[in-house]
Amino acid sequence: MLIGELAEAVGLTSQTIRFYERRGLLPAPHRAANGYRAYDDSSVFRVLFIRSAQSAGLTLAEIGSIVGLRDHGDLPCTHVATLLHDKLDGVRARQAELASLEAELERLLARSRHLDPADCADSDGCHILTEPRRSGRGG
Amino acid sequence: MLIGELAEAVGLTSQTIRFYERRGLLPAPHRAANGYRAYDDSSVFRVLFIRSAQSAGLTLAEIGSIVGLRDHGDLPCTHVATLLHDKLDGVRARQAELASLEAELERLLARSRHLDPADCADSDGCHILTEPRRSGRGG
DNA sequence: ATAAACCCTTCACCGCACTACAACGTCAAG
DNA sequence: CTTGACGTTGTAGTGCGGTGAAGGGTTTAT
Repeated sequence: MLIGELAEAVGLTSQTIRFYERRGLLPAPHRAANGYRAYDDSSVFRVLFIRSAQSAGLTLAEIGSIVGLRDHGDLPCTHVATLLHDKLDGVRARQAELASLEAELERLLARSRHLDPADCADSDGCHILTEPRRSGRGG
Repeated sequence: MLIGELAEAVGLTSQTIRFYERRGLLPAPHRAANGYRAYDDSSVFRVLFIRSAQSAGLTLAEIGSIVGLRDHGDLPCTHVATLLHDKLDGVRARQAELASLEAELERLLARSRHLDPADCADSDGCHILTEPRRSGRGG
């Protein structure tokens, strides 16, 4: 199986396959006499595993740590569970950030609807984004 | 006002102030005879505006487009409202993505709790992340 | 023989917001 | 006169997941 065929089979480009190889996510494949990479069906599953892990929000580095355990002969399950747990924490933290950002944007948009653009003229930026300053607070 | 004093006043570093200047977010300041940048109090408000806009989730490029309108003599309010509206859309879209990622992670973690690591041995990656595909059929 | 489509390697680049470093000039204090 | 903290410029690196081009070799079809 040539690299383009593997790429086609998994819906990626050849460049991405080589990129994963460089990153250590895919083992160096056998080479034909002409130097071409030669893959078998198991490579398809390896790439699909990478994509599954990515769709679970894992970074390539984290996925690399999973394959690394495999290469070392260890079972990665415990490590994977830890990664997923940490990732879930991170997702929830970012959800909280986005929720407060959403509230802030809604507040600013409500402001913008009852502010008169004519009052904006003297400001450095725009009065929608800067509080009518009483005592300083940024951020 | 020296650059370090401005930086101190707004809680940033001198490098960041210069970075904003290069990005066109801050106008080129007057220079003292020795070449040092000389700021006045209005620069403090300009920087604080940038930080306010950033805390509303705007990128530096977007903030630059706001200051750009100011430089051009236009009132940025309408543009700012548009940016905030689009940003809110983006935030909600990302919230939806994160919600489904959260659900997926919860599903996988539930899987991991009733999967036996011993069954993982023959896989390329880890059975927590790959659906059980029995010979031939799957999706 | 030649063109098109594939393969190879290496290197650079995208956006994002900084951050660090090199190599130098300036200024106030001791 | 030296020390140290400040200032100047330009360039490069960070993390993330690729993408693209340069410049070449191989294979297949005509």
